[in-house]
Amino acid sequence: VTSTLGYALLGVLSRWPLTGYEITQHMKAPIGYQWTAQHSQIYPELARLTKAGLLTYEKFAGRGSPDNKRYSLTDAGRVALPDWADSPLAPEMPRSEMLLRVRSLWLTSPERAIAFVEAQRQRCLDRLDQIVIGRAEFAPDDLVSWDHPEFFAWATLQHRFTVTTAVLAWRDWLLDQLHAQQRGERGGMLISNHPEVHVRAPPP
Amino acid sequence: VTSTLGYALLGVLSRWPLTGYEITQHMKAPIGYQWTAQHSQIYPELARLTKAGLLTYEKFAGRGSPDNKRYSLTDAGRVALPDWADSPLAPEMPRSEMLLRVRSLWLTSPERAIAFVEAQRQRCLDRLDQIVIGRAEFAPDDLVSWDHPEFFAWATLQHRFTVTTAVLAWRDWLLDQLHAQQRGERGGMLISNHPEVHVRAPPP
DNA sequence: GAGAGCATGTAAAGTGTTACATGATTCT
DNA sequence: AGAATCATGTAACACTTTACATGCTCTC
Repeated sequence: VTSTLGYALLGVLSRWPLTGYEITQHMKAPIGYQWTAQHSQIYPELARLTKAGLLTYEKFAGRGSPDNKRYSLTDAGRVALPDWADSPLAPEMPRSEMLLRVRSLWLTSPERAIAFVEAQRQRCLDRLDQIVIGRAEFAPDDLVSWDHPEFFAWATLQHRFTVTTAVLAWRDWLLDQLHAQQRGERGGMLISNHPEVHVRAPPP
Repeated sequence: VTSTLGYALLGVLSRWPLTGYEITQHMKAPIGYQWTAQHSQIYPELARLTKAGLLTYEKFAGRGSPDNKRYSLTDAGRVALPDWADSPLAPEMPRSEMLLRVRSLWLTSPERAIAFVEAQRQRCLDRLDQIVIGRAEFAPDDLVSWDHPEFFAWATLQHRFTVTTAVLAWRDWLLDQLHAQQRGERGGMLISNHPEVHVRAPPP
């Protein structure tokens, strides 16, 4: 019925009613959340979903303006969401600019390659910190049982943790390889096609 | 200088000169490749890069038409590519429709949730098969040493393998949780907001 | 009263997908 | 002769980001 963004909005609103602004904030730092959008995309989509009968809103006078709208699912929306959730999903083919860049690192010098991967490694560590913080918000351990509505939200955080840990391990492996090479352990030679052509001398 | 797609094209062409058609085929089943694009995006971008002086082409009369163009990097392109490759990279925030759907699975019945995750699990296994096939193409083991230009291409395949394995493990964990619940081990109750409201009876 | 944050919208530009369109060669 | 594949392009549409635009409220 709608675009993926539409279902993403239904997804957040299925938990608590929110304003467009609150959704925007929520999607800015999506620790454990799986979609992003700017408010310029969110507001029109909320209007579309309302017109399609999947959402309603109640106006209220809060701070900001007297015309704040707090959206929540209609019955139709509460049917459409789970129907979409387990419908056949086309294989995803995520793009990764990071891996695209790694493929071209052989054209740089070993120093530059190592610096780049090191920076990415640090990013992994930062992300893991964020995930741990996010997990702490599911405070009462007994609520984090599978049959709680929030179980699946928690499960997506687990997913992030698992994947990020795996990526970190990969980056450590890659750095090991690069450092070993830099120490000349394989005696290889990396020719940079850069203006200052850099040819590594064989180890002494 | 260019969009990410532009650098992706420079990246493939930095290995061997190719025609637009060949790049299109290459990007269709990107096992170990990290970007996709349709030919309708590729042809204009190749023209743009050529006009920008990063690519050249030589015409040749092969099958298909007498005006086939085989593109390769210019010196400027061979400088621009590594400069982009290790330049600061904004944090990536990949979207995952699959995880978005998982977050809404609590609105379905346990049966539907399990079937969905099971299907995704199978997809993981298929992908792992593809990765193993892709890795086999790097046949001579001694070529797969870090200082070979193809080392980084191989490393990206390793990345896919690592991540896919981690995702598979997560899905197995999730299925365990769901099955345990279905057997009533936690005695929980999952209320579907679906037309046929499904309330699980507590275990006997 | 000035600035930060709350709150909502529209416009324009860029990126990506699907569909339209054409023509040659190779295989059956 | 017809279908599949090679090969190249354009057009229309959908999605996303960035920028423009406005106005209120709360805090310092």
